[in-house]
Order: sequence, then C-alpha cells, then structure tokens
Amino acid sequence: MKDVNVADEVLRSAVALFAAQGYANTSVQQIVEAAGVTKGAMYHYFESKDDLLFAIYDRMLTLQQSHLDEIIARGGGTVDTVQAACEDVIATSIDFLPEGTVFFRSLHMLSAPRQQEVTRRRRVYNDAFSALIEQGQAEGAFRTDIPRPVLIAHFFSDLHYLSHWFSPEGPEGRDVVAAQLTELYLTSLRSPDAD
Amino acid sequence: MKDVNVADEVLRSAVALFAAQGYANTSVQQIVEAAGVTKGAMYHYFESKDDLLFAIYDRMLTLQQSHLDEIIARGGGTVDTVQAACEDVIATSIDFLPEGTVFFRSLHMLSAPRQQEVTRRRRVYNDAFSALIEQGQAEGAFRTDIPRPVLIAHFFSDLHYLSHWFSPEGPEGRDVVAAQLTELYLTSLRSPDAD
DNA sequence: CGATGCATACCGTCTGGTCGGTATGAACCT
DNA sequence: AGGTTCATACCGACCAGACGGTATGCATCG
Repeated sequence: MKDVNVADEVLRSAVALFAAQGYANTSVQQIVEAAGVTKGAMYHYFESKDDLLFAIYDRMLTLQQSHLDEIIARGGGTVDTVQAACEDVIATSIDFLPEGTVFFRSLHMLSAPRQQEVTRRRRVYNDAFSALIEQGQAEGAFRTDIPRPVLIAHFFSDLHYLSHWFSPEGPEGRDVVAAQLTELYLTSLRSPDAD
Repeated sequence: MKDVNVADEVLRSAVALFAAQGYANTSVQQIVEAAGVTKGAMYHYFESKDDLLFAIYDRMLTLQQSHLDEIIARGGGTVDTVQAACEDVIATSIDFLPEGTVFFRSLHMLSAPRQQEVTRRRRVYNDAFSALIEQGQAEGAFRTDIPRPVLIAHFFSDLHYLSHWFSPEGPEGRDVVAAQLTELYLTSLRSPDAD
C-alpha cells in the first residue's frame, strides 16, 4: 500500500533538501530522516544517490516536454502563441521553484551518461521554443537583428533566476509576475517596425 | 617571495574547481593538487575551506562595488548612464564567468554570519542599481507600470544565466553580446510614450 | 635564534552503500 | 482449510574510504 508512497515521499524530501543545501551537501541520511523512512527502504527503491537525482530530472523533463507539446498543439497565431507560452512556462516554473533550482544547479553532479541524456532532452525543449520564435520572425513580428540563441537565452534567463528573487509571500502573485516578465520579454522581442 | 603567489594560485584553482564541480563536491586535496601546492601550505594561508570560499566572495564583491562606484561617478545623462552601466556590467561578468558561477551558486555553503555579510553587500550593489533606474523613471525615460524589483531582476537574470550558454569560443564576442543583451533590456525598460 | 613558510603523517568523523535478516501476504499444493 | 513456498518490502547494523582539519618537524631567512 505504501508502495508508491515511500518513493514519492523520498523524492519530495530530496527535492526540498537538494534545493536548499545542494546535492553534494545533502546526505542520504538527511533525506530519509526528512521523509520518515529508513535508508534500507530508500535503497530498495533507488539504486544510488545519483539514481535519486536523476529521477528528479526525469520528472521535470517529462513535465516540461508534455507542457510544451500542449502549447504547440494549441497552435494558432504566432505572436499570441508565444505570449501564451511564455506566461504559461513562467507560471509553471513558479509552481515548481525548488525542482527548478535543483534542475539548474545540479547537472554536473549526475553521472556522465545521464548528464548527456538530460542535455539532449533539454536541447529538444530548447529547439521547440526556438522554432516558435523563428516562425514569428518569418512573419515579421519578431526582430531579426539579434541572433536567435541570444533571444532564447534572454528568455530562459528569467526562468532560471526566478528562484533567486521570487517569493510566494511577496507582494505580487504568480500570474501577475508571469504577465509582467512576459510583457518585458515580448517588448524587447517585437520587431521595431511591426504593424 | 611566494608569499602572495601561493594564496593566489590556490584561489585561482579553487574558483575553477568550484565552478566546474561545485563547492561541496570539491575536496581540499583536489584544490591543492591543481594549484601545485600541499595542504599544509594552503592551511597556512586559509583557516578553513569556508574561509577559502569567502575569500572568493570578498574579491568579487569588492570588484563589483568599485566597478559600480566608478560608473555612478561618471554620472551624466541617466539613460546613457544606464546603458553604459549595463554593457559594462555584462562585459565584466563575461570576463569573470567562473567567479560568477561560484558567486551565484555557493551562497548557502558559507557559514551563516558570512552568508549574511555577502547578502548585505549584495543588497548595497542591488540598491545602487535600483537607484539608477529610479532616477530614469523620475525623468520619464523608463516605464513605471512594472514594479522596480521586477525590472531589476529582469536584468540580473541575464548576468546570472550567462555562464549557462555563453562560450568564449562561440560566434559572438564579449562586447557584441554585451551590446545585444543591453539593447534587449533597454528596449523593454524604456517608457512606451518616450520622445 | 626566533619567526615565517611550508611538508608530511596522521586523526576523528561522516559518507554512500551493503548485507543478512525479518515481516507480510499472495499463490499454490494437498 | 491448512500448510508450504516464494517474492516483495523493509529494517538497522555495519564497512571501507574519503573528507576537513591538525600536529609536528624542518628548512630558510632576517
């Protein structure tokens, strides 16, 4: 009955601790204590500490991918699509702040082959976003005087930095901040000589 | 004669290793081996591993502060000042990419009191930048419909993310990227109804 | 000769991971 | 239905090694 529950609880605790203290600085003991289980139980579900970290990455990557797929499937007008995508992605990033922290900070702690897999799947995500913008450029809605990789990085930087300043207890709510950051980004992205 | 040299070499190696593998995942052994000295030598100059990390932070904070002081001292027209400041800060961040990586990632590894000091000095830096923008807002050059903390975060996010995508071997040089990111930021920052 | 600048050997602690064992319960045989 | 078997879920004591840090010793220099 606790079958899934234990693994889930361990993952939950691991995310919180990794985000707060970093992967290398968090011991397996701490994790299992926080999860209220024993080390034996944990090692029954995960092969190693590395395995545990990868499970977190896998979850996030899957979530990210399905999320973007859905957005693209919605399709429609390009500029509006990009705007909706940005707001959506930012809002989701806020919902998963601790996961995001781990996601961005702990790549180099993974074993080499897993690092490669994560990088590969991340690139897929990146490319999908890049394609959205390229489409907008083709329609003349987005500026083309700045290399697309820079435009992409300029957006992802906002996601990445969220955990360093955004607080759920802060004055602005999730959706407000998502809208504000999107507004800033789209303003800089729009073609100067658009309609 | 090697007085300063040893401590310097150790710091250099530490920055490179901390940036590449993280603080907690880097052993003192690795650092001294990379620096070509012994552990005894290192502990002659630094009290602890924590001390070593703090020395890196101290260097960066000092550099940052003097840098911003200089920019502000230059003064002049607000919008141009902000633009120059942005380009300058981004370019400098590129020059110190590994240091920046450590600077952003390893705060929570410092001992509590030192963490506070770093946070305090960081806030000073932040506030100075915020004041620059406030001035621009007062002159009607910058938008006021979005909270200033969000505007600030939107800028610092670019700095923070640099180490995740910028490569000195990439197609664009340091100054070009600095100019492009500044252009993007200032476009989103400018008041919609400016001259 | 004392102080500085190191080298070397060593220590206690904590880490990720292992391993023998047990409780539980479903499946199967008779 | 009662007994046997077997897999799964889990426990908790334990280990080898790596870690940060220290103590001691020695060479050099002023």
